[in-house]
Amino acid sequence: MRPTLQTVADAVGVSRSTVSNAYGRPDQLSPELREKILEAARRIGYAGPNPTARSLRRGRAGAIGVLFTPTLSYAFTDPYAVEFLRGLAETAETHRTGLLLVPLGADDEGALSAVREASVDGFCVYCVPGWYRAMSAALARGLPMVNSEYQGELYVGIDEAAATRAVGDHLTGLGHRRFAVIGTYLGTDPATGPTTVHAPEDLPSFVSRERLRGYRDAFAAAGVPWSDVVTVNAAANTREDGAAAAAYALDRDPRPTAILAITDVLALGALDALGERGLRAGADVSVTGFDDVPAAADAGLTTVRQPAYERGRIAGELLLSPPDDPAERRVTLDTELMVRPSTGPAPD
Amino acid sequence: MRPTLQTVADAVGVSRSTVSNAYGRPDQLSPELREKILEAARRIGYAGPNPTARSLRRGRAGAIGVLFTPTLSYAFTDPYAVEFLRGLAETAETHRTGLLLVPLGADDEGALSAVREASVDGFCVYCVPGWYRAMSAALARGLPMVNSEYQGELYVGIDEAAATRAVGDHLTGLGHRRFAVIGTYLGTDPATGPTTVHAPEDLPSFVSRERLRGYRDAFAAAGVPWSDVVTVNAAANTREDGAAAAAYALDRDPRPTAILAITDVLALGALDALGERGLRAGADVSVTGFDDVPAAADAGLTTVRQPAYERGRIAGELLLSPPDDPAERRVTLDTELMVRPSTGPAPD
DNA sequence: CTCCTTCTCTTAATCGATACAGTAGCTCAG
DNA sequence: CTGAGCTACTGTATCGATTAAGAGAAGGAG
Repeated sequence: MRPTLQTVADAVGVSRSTVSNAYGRPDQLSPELREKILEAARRIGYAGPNPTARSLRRGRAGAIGVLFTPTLSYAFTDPYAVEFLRGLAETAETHRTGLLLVPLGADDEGALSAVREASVDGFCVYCVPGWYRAMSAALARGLPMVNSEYQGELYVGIDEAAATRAVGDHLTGLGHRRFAVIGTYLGTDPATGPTTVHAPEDLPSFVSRERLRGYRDAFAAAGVPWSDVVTVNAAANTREDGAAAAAYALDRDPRPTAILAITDVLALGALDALGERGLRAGADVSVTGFDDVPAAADAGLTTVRQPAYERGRIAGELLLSPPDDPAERRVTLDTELMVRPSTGPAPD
Repeated sequence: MRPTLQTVADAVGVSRSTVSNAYGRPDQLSPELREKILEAARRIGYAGPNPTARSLRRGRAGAIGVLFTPTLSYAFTDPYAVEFLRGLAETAETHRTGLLLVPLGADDEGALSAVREASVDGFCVYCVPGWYRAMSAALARGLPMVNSEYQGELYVGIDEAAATRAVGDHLTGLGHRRFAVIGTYLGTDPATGPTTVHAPEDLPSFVSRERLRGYRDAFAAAGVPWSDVVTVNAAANTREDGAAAAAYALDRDPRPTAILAITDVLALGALDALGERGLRAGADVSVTGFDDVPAAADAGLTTVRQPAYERGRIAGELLLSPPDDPAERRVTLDTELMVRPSTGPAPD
């Protein structure tokens, strides 16, 4: 039987409230009595007010829930995700707020209950597709929520389509006309392989939709119809799946002269696939990514830098101290095209 | 005013308990009534039982607290820490348990209250020095706790001293006799610079103490007294501080022929310092690290591989489904010396 | 000497749910 | 016709705290 406020109160011979005050409002009782109470608590082994009970009474949990990619453990393999989380943690820490990583897990039902059982004051969502039932459950909680993929009351993100438009323009400017796009959530079948995306607008995933829109517009401006573009789905955002997806594109005839991956991780996989075939990135085939993770610079990958840390930091800020002005509650951050050796003039 | 069980109960005309059962124990009421209740809840905008109240009543929080390095946001810059967290997240997810990252923050008082306010069923501690007041506070909570740096009831770790002993033996075997050791928490002054460690045993930090013990024993076996060894403290476990600490060692006369860093991050910094001076790692000066982060392999750094992911995974397992046999509650994992080009025969 | 403060502590209501004992109504064996 | 057994709920205590309001004693002003 764990000691409670009452246990301590009985031991000292005071009321429960006085003990409560000894912890939370030292000015409400004499210093001597307070010391006596704390001393008794120490002796009994009472570690202070039960946080759950306190949360219930106070009406705040002191934590924000993080919905972090479909599988929590995956998130930690993604350097971009980790940077985002670092920014979020930074803000949380200065606001003395915890971060509850919600175990969405593999199955739908589990994710639903995990979201409903989370004792939090708000949610920060990162890379969870909007059609997940867990997302509706989170929304239903009626708590403040920042989702960089959904334009809610609070929002921090980038202009995805404009960023990929710049990538596309860069490549068409180099003379490229045969393109392959690789990404996740591009098809109904969640396996790695060629798929047909009739129109980017129809894609259910916000990020995939917007990024492909940008590519499409750039291609169109150079006279390349979307139907000429090869699209390959990657089962997951991993280097291996990126390599496998790129392989499908590279083994086509005629071979695309440029591979546009919607993330750096996939693009790094594409570079692996080039290497296996003895192709030179930037000469035989150009490759682009998105995110600008640290490894991208080392690999000489042309990509879009988006401020991951900043995005996480601002997400936290929006949740923990939302600006009064509604306009400031929707933040769009700048991106930058980083041109590196993985892109070059189209061959021939 | 948020709706509660009572609100829904009143709307349907049943008792509060029945509504509670509709959510938590569907077998306790007729399917028709249940549907009616859930429908009413939807209409009213009731998102399900309040998680905090449920936690209080049930006596479990459904989350474990993670005390993660003195500053939370720092943890995410350390690849080893992230791997550890990934393992922990993996276990947590399969057990349908959340992970509460506790905001220790910068100041002592804040860390204390953060630990006391965490609604959790246990703690997992990673790289928080044992003398922090927050650590005693966590211990005082009387919850299950895994700390890889403190030999408690539950423990998962490695034989730190044996691992560094192997590093030392490797270097003495290569003929090295003039050593510099760089690490954190080596001195009373938390600044980067030379410090004197009379005996490793006296160091307050568990990890620093054990690792230096291993080095010391290896040196002793080769006839090098500890007092001949240069020790340099690094203010923090960063590449920059590693470079700065290594600089102190390299600029001494006579120059040490080997620099032993107690983490890879510091060792990578040491390599930077070598480069700045035009010295060749493995030829002019040998450098060793500890952890085997991914960048270590790329840099050709000789180091000790310790299973970060596995360590996190087992920590979670110990907390969430502790073995019945007390002996199995203390796990020691194997380490492996990874010899790479950063170490070579002593010059002359 | 009375009234008003001030200080210190207590009383009681409340946060939102869960769990267990209890009860009404019904079926059915003996 | 009685009572055991079941279904489908209800009533109430409880989880462990916080907080506003109140109460008693001490001290100071008039």
